[in-house]
Amino acid sequence: MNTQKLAELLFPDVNGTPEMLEKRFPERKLPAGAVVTRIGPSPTGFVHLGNLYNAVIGERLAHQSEGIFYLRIEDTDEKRKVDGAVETLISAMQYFGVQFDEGATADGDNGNYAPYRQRQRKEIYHIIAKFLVQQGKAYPCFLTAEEIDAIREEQTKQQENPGIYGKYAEANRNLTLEEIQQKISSGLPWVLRYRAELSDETITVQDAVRGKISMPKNIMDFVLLKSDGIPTYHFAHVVDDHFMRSTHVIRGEEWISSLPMHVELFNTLGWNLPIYCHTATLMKTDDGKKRKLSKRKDPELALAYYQQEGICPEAVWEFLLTLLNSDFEEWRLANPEKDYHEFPYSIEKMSVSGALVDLDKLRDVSKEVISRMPAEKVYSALLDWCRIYQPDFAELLRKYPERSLKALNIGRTGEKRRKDLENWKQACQFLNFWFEETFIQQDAMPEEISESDRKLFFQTYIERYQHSDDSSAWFAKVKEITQELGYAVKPKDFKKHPDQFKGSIIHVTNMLRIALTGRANAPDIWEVSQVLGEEIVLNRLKKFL
RNA sequence: GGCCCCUUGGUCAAGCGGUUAAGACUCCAGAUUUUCAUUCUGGCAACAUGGGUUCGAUUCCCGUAGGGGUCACCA
Repeated sequence: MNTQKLAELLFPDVNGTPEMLEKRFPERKLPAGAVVTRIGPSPTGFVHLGNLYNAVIGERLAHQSEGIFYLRIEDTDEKRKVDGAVETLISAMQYFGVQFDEGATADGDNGNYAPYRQRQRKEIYHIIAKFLVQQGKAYPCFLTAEEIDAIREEQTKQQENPGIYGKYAEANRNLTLEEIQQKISSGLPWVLRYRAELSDETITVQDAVRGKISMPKNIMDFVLLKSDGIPTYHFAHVVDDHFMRSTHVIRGEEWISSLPMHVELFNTLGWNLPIYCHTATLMKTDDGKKRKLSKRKDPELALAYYQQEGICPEAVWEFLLTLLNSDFEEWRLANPEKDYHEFPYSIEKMSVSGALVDLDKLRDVSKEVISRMPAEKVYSALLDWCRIYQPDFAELLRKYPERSLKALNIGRTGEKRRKDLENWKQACQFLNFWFEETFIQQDAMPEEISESDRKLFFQTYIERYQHSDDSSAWFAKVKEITQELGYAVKPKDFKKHPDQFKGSIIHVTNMLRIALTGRANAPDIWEVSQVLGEEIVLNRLKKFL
């Protein structure tokens, strides 16, 4: 077989050579040890946690080493393509604070290794494909889906491994140039297959997170180009990561099984293998069993879920970091004020087994993250979220900026910070008492206090209320009233002699809090009163007379 | 089924031949705080299993079981 002629027959319009590509996409000039890596999502319109998970790893490795982190759109599957998916993806990544140095943008490309959408790289793949044909390492295959099914059926029956290899590939491997020419001119569709050799050798790859992985050498005549001339993932991965000069390939562990194909291609083409980092799959429990997160059953797999719930990007990021590097939490404890970007991330510290997504843990991380934010930041982040998901509340935040800011600032200064905000959705609920428009009487008054005692208390309190009292003067007054009306000033006294008091100061302050905020859980009463203002305070109290 | 990956409390996890087997989340109890949220103290709770190697295995080797992945002209 004259492979030169076959190559011309298959790719008559391809004139480039691998050498030309090497020149067009030169080695990057970066400091030693710089990591070049990427995420390569498919534009299916569904952005999931796993995308972010791998993005976080790549972004950290690249930017900690003065390297490059880029976005490549892997859109080789026509069937799964969804309009607008690239925009969705980019905006989601932006929302979660993932910064790309180069790659696909909403309306084009940014960088010297463009194009960054695989469909637009067809000519590049074809140059390499033609080269492989010339080398006798690839051939056209005319097998139909039915024929392949039949082969697989036979193989299953014989308990052999399914696939196109060895004798099952012979029919199409050994076609003469004339036969091929005839089939093509009669319009038969074909795919380009890699010509593998049968072998019982094993290959070993040094995976950066798992160590040595040994597998049987590839013997499959796997598909390089589909019948529409677009490459499969395997071919595109090898070509792109070579010419985009990736140093690290970070991807889910589901790719481990196709490693032999990739290694085979890199070797055949004489290219250096990138450093592979196969990450663990995100899991979840179901009926006590661990299982892979599923798109259909688990809303928390979608990144959009975290946006809708108003879980702030920093919290999601820190949560992922706790899963990714076991010492992140210790570091965070030791450096409460530092930005998470300062945490020294490393692949070696990564876990190899699939981590469960624990929403309780996320909530805890989130509370912590929000408690560290200054009031201004909480205000603007909350407002941004509300604009999209709770426009009515956004309206109020904008209408009363001063009050909102003061409200958010309570318990946010000094050492002991309030941790009552979990996420923006919950925050809207929690903060609704600050505005007359959203105030609701959520919790009931303590049952232990009779209605007449309650009225007497509010009457007394209103009579003596001085809005200008400072915190200690105010509290002294509360104690005074407490005592006069027959409540225990010290909760312990009431505990010891419940028959001697109407209740304790806890009941008194509870009544006040519930009247002022509509609920039992709220910040300091005096501070709340100061922020609400005299008029609102008195109005709310008078309802209980 | 073949091939591959994984296995320390409910969860995330330290550990890398000798430890009372850390820590965090959850849960429970107590303390502090004018209520909550906090904070503090304490508690529950783990090396899947069987063989080796070794003076000694959670740690090293082999098997078994369990979980997961993959076997497409999908990524």
